[in-house]
Amino acid sequence: MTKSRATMTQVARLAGVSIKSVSRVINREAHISPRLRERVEAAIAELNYTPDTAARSLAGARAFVVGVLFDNPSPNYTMNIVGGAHEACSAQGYHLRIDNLDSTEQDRALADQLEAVLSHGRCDGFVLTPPLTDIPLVLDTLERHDVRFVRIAPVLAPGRTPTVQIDDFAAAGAVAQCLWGMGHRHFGFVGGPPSHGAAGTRRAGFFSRLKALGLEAMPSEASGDFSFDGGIAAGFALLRTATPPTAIFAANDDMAAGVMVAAAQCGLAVPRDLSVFGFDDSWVALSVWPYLSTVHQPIRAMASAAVSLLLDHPREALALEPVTLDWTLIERGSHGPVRPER
Amino acid sequence: MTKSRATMTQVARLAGVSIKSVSRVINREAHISPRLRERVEAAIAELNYTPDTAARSLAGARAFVVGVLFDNPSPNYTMNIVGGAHEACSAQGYHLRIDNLDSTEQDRALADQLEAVLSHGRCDGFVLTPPLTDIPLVLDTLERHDVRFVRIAPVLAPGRTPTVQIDDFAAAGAVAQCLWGMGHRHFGFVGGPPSHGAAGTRRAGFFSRLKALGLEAMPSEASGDFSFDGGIAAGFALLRTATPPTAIFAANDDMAAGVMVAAAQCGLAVPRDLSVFGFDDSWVALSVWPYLSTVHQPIRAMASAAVSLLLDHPREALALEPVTLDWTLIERGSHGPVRPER
DNA sequence: AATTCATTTGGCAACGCTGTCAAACAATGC
DNA sequence: GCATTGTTTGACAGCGTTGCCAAATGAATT
Repeated sequence: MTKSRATMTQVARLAGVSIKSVSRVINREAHISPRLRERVEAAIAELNYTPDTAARSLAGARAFVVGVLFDNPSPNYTMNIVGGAHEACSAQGYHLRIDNLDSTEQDRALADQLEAVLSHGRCDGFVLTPPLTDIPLVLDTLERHDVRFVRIAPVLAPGRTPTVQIDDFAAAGAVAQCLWGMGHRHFGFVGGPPSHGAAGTRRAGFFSRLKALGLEAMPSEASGDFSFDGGIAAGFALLRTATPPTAIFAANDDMAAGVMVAAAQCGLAVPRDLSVFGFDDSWVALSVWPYLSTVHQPIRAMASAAVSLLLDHPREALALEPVTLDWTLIERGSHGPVRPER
Repeated sequence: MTKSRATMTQVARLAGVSIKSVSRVINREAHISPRLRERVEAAIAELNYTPDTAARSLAGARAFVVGVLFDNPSPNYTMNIVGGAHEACSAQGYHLRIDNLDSTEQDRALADQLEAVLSHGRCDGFVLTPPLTDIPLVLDTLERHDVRFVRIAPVLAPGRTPTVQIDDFAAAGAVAQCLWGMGHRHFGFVGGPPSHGAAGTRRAGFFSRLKALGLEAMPSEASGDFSFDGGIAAGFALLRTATPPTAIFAANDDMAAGVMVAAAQCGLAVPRDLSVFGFDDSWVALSVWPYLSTVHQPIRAMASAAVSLLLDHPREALALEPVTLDWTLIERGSHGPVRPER
């Protein structure tokens, strides 16, 4: 980028105003006459001027950097978060920083990792993704350093910090409803690791709705650790019983894909012999056959909203009321009506 | 990050030297006495000083930003690229910029997208990923703007720019060798879109080795567009013939996963009735059952190397000799010895 | 008409660092 | 011993922007 870029001084000269006024227009400050604004905007357009981030950051209080902190093994999830956050950032001329923490570390080590992140460079705020959102040590450390942050889909201490989420409880309820409506009465549930709180919420929503619908024998359960492998194992555990379920709901798509493998191994055809539902609508949902029925979580939009929350509000005015985005039930090929009892 | 960070002036005062000397130590400039360096480094450590990127960028020629340009539908691939590039960047205190182009656009529109990217902010260089690496317009535009860039796995005009790659030809040959050694004599190949040049190289390497091994009837072929869907369709095309192949090599993992679906639909068990090989060792390779045999491409390392190439060499000294990283044949469960002819 | 107050604009000193140039110092050759 | 060269250090002026304060302008009140 050798090509010399226009500077504020040049814009000011062309518009016949002071550079301070140009600055005001750019920052949308109050008390600018329409006439001045027009002149400046014309000059900006003519010179194709873009403010220099480095200079803005040096002179002002903002760093023009927001960070995403994650510790999520799924590249699909992470990529969507990064993509969404990046979109929101670059729309406002901010840089995105990515930091991978290892939450399985000891407390002490985790704290050190965080300190390292914080001392690495200035940052206007962070976006936290699960399971980091629910680790008290992380929240405490961030708050102690007086750092702004938004949590995505936290379970712990809702209302403690600004939050972006979906209604996992209701979404899981919708899955139960859908399956129930197709005649299923024998259910299985594959849960996630305890560290991932949302898995618990999804379980609660699923069970609660089934109960409300009048189900007596609660679903059999197996834990799958949110992984494909875990899903296979959980699938076997659920399927190799005297009265196997006719429908299995897994708390994420990877495990649901694993359940489908287990079903195939057991000689069960999906969806004829077994209905499978996932959660997330991640990449893997379209990499299995039949395509996985699942709950679409607008992950990109959530990350984007989290960044906007950080950027659009003055330092103190971060709303604590959670921003709740919509989920969608995606009915693809992995579920269907229950077969008549043989 | 309200906590006030140490500045160069403070370090200089503590070490009893001028700020310029501190600057010299930080930038590893020549002509610094060991004594001075030690004193400064001690002071830096004591104050936990980190140079301010914004100030460095404003004062100096570097922007401390490198960009990744991509247009790749696979989040796995992209995430690895971004991860690797980010790693290399943050190790040197650089920011990473991500820009998604749409290479299916008209030339004019593509050029506009590029111009927008270039005028968006200063940048010390770009990393290009396929298929952008092989679009002459992109290369021309970047060169015309006098922008440094490194291409990852290009096919077009090797040697024109700095490049990081693997030896696709040899890797595909190794797949052929492996399959041949297990007794296979009837092969199928699933190719990628013409825009993705590496698919062609993989095909050439596969065919060439088979020929060298003495195969007479060249493999049947089908095109799969690098997608799961395309792989399913190609799998059917290959399998539903009078003399179906006993081994299929797909130019990427997504298509290979699709081939496995087609095989299952045709009542063929993998690897008993059909051996399947993929390429990339992406996330999907471990999301199918049996796990996919494939060629591991060190994508993170490649991106990381690309950034290092950009950062470690002075403006003019980018080596044009391609950096070639190692691939690995990953033999998992989707291939095996051919069944005796029935 | 004079006074007060709010609105709109400008001047200028930072912000933390690097580039340029020059000064101080040490080593070498005659 | 003095000029010459090379090495090591420091002084200082920006880089492009924002924050603070003051000045100019206009409107409203007495």
